[in-house]
Amino acid sequence: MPRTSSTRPPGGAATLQQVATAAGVSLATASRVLHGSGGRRVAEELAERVTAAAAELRYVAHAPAQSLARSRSTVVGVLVHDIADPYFAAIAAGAMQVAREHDLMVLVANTFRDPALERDYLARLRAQRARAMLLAGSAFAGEPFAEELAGFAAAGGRVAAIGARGEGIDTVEPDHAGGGRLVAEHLTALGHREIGVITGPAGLATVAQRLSGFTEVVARPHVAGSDFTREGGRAAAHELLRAHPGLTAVFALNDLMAAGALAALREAGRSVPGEVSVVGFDDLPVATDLTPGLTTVRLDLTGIGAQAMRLLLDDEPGGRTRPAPAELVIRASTGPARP
Amino acid sequence: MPRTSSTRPPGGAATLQQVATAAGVSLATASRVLHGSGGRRVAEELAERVTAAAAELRYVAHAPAQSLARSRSTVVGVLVHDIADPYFAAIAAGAMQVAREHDLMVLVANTFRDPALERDYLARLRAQRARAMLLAGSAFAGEPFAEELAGFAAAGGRVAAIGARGEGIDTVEPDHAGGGRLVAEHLTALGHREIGVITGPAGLATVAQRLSGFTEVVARPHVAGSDFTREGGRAAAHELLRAHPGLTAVFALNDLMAAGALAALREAGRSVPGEVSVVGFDDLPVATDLTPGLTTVRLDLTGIGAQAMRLLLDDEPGGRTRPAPAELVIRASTGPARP
DNA sequence: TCGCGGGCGGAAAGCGCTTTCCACCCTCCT
DNA sequence: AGGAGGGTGGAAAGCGCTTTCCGCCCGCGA
Repeated sequence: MPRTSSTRPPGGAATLQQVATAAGVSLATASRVLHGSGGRRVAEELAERVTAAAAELRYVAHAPAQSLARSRSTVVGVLVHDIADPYFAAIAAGAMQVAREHDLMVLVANTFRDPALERDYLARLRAQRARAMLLAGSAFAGEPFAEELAGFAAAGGRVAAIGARGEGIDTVEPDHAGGGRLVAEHLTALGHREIGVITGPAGLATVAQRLSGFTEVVARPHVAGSDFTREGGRAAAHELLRAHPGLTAVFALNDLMAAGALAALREAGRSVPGEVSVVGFDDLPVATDLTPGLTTVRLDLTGIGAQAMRLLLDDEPGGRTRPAPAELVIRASTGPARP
Repeated sequence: MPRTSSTRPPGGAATLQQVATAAGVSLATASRVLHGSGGRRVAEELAERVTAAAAELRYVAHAPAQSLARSRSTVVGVLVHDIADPYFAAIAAGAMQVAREHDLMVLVANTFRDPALERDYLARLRAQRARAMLLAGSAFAGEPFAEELAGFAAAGGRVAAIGARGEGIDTVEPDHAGGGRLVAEHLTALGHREIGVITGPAGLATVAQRLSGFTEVVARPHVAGSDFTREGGRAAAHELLRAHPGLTAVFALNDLMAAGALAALREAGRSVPGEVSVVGFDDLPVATDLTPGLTTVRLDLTGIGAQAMRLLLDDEPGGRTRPAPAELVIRASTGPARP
């Protein structure tokens, strides 16, 4: 039976050895031609023979073997709470764009906001010897996480996070507090005094920061809510309306909840912004399509993801912080307070 | 200097050899204890010593080395057009859920609808020796793709796709045509005769199928559009309105474009559904929050992603097809045609 | 008491690649 | 013309793990 003469490698993929043999050169030479770091040159003719043989055999280097030999892999990890959430999807998209510019593949870990799962993924990413990992939706602190992260860093992995995570970790810090402040200033300028805030889960750092920025300006808002979803926003808005009928404005800590609030207001027969103004946060694409168009705070999520990945992949020492600005986008859902 | 006595492995991660030495057993025994496939048993006491040593050294197996030795990796690939698009994000989320049940990690390849990039990712996934790959947004056909895929399959990789892709490939087939038919039936039942359709990129199979299902019932709709985005929908709606002022209904081939159409109708001062009815496709979360609520076709995207991943990971022979039903969700954006 | 077989630990041979080191050959200089 | 030196190909030693195969030791039966 002929061996190296068939076009398709017999079973499984072709190995570098097969390519070398087919080209009549040594393994080392084939390696240098195909993956050589450029430091070493190979004669034109041999190089061509190798390239041809590789193409013929449809050779693709065995990435795990390469990782092992080089002791550096070509994957990076991205940890998100939920990839189906547009907030994280946008961050991931930005990160992936940059990763691909660096010829890296992205391993996405969907933690579903479960701390146990998150720990597990951290370990698996470490097991993969990922070049770096981006903590995009990772609000959990505590001993085991810090240890896992330290272990990862000790083994040469880089870590970056969206939102403060701890020292030594590169972070891109979206200006949640500043955004909250902008909203508060906007609403007070419009004459609103009775303002309700719809919050998300208490433990989430982003929530705390958005709220604290807001309360720097508006000392004692009425607060309700718990779940970071549309339904959570709807329920919280109803609750707020019941408890404080005099409310003239509602600030939902993200756009999803704002959409819910808008629905609740509609159900309650309150006009927006005639009777009640509504503000969201994130400026997801949906904000434009709500009725009325939602006034909200824009975060350049894709840019943030991209920047974090850039931090991860350059060779500077870690521990840097890059602020990401928040910007108020005024649409139709806010207006002057009724007298 | 003491060697194995420190808690944290000196530099880099601990190796199995270090664990074995610390436990006073051989490499083989340590491997059997920590990753043994169960076929072989190890005495209780030794096993405990190994486990303890591993914990102490925070040992995590080197995944690439394991892949190499076992010649089977623990990653699967998911190819999408754009992870920031909620359509693909939902599919990916479903796939990831199942992957994690199988203890697999997911490599996400974002092709940005670029054929060259897509080919490249196919090769890289092959290089990683991914256990399987899911083609979620991959509309490109042609020689090079088929070859790449064949190479992957020949090497033992499984391939599944959302939407027909070719023989031998497991596929989950969303009933795009059926959805289109449902829309057509709904609109004609409401008395609509002059109907405009807003399509996406011509090459996309999903677009073609949705449209063909529709035209089975409504022979000659007015067609416009090209881009699968909100803005594309908006522009196309304006165009349709200009060309066919008598239009009483618009069917946008996805919800994003429907949102744009709704905006265009608002701009043109046409009431929905009073003067013009609007229907979308996909039932993205945004559909509820549009005004009026969007009548659309629901596809269980998460379920589709999950099912595709399940197909990928069971051990049955490939080439199966699983239909995924489409369901009409009637909301406020459709009503009887004006007489 | 001796022999045999089963059970279990260890040595070692890879998995596919990178990279160091060596040897060779050719060219250039004196 | 002879020797030194640069450039280039090849042999081989790993990278960290799995898994086969070997051999030891123990318990049992005759």
